[in-house]
Amino acid sequence: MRPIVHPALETLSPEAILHALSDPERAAIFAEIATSECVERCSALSQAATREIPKSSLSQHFKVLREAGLIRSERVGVEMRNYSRGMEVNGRFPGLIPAILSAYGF
Amino acid sequence: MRPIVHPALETLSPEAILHALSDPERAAIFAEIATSECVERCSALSQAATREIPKSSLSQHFKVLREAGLIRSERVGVEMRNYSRGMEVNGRFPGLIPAILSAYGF
DNA sequence: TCCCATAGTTCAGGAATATGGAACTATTGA
DNA sequence: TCAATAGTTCCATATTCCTGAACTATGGGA
Repeated sequence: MRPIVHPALETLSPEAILHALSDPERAAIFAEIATSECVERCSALSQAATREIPKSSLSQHFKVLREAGLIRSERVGVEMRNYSRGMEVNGRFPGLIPAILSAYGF
Repeated sequence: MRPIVHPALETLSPEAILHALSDPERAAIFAEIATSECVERCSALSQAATREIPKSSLSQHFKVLREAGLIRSERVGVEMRNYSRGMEVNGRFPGLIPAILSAYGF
């Protein structure tokens, strides 16, 4: 299993972010992560799995969000914790994330 | 040749907009249309064609932008005029378009 | 320690989308 | 009517996406 990689803030691209969030499922997942205040129970894959998406697909969705720089994932025991990088991203692309989430109604 | 259709403002979806603008080529085309003040020479396909994109691809790009509700196209004589619907769209999804254009550096 | 359960990843193929050359359509002007 | 210009459509190829099945990683017993 290859190690989890998180792109540096400077290397993020608008196209990757827009692409990641142009899928409503992924947008919903991200919104859930981004709007939950907590640090402890921030949307593990299993939680998102309450939707009816195959876990391989979910895994891909998280990968796309991660590689776009929107989330940070870390393994905690047997599960994966996902945190929003929204604040960081907002520093680089001001207003982008809020506008997108708001457009979706999140 | 089927008639040009423009979706009503109420039927626009964030995913279609994000998808349309997640392609840097399309984003550049839209930016050119959206930021040009003029009404008369608003980016016909031939102008965009200064880039090295095949015209069939350009035609598809304009179609995607049109169907996402980002531009309005009308035929004027032998050519096509494309206008930004950015203002309208901004009424529906406030801040979205500006944030995207700014993220791209346009 | 070995085994099992849980959580997630990777792989592989089929489905869906995108790309672009070639042929076609529409409009204008001579 | 014909030629030129501007754009669209078609279709074959290429790329990307989806997801079931197999695999990997970690933790908790017995």
